Amino acid sequence: MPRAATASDVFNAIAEPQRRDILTLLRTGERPATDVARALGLTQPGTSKHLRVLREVGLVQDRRAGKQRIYRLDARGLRVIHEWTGGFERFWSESFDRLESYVQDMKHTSEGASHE
Amino acid sequence: MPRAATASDVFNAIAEPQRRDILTLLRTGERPATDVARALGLTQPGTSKHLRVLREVGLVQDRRAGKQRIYRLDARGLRVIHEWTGGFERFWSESFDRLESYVQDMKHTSEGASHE
DNA sequence: ATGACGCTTTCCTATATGGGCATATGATAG
DNA sequence: CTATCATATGCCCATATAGGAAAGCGTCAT
Repeated sequence: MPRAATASDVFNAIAEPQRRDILTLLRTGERPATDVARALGLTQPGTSKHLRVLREVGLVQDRRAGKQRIYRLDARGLRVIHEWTGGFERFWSESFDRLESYVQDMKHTSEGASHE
Repeated sequence: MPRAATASDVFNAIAEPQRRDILTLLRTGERPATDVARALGLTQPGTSKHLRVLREVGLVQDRRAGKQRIYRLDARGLRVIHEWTGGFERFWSESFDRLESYVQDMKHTSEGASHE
């Protein structure tokens, strides 16, 4: 079984680099689809598909403007990810320390009794 | 072409719910592989595969302890994700406001001229 | 050495996915 | 109504999964 459906999971939606690029680009303001494609050097159909996924998970909203379809960032969905990773924040500094003390322990141990 | 290799991209690694569960579990302390499987109700080989992915992207570290292999969280890799999503933080509240004013506009418009 | 335990790897399969291309849909202009 | 521009879809392919089952190590006890 492959990964869970991209279209229903924000984590999955941003697992694709190009989609992250699109979101980053849209931070500078809303844009018509073709603009997005051009700005990022992507094909038009490809961009459209990525935008569709982003739309389905709610990370962008779209609006009609004549022939164009304007896409706008709706970053609220990223919050859950920010918070989930935030739950690990205290381990970022800690793990360095722990690793070092672990290495120290190993040194001592092997100095005391030199069995590997 | 499918998504970029899971094993090289942290975004991809945490796109899989079970792997997120594993990471969350490991926040409570290191555990032997079987323990992880049991605690989460996963199959043992499946767990092993997920742990391998997490190991390859550096989110966990492993250590031998007799017959067992102890897995430990190394959350440093999550930092980049936290920071990336953090770049969108200011849009979280903003988008609500914008959405509301947009809804207001719509109301006014359709009140003025009742065409849908 | 033998066996049991803990875990990893290998096969195999079903299914998403992303990319390219052609085509369809939608809206506006003439 | 037709041509045209802006996007979206459909189709086909190659590839990466995740899952299940079975077999392959490495380690420890006897």
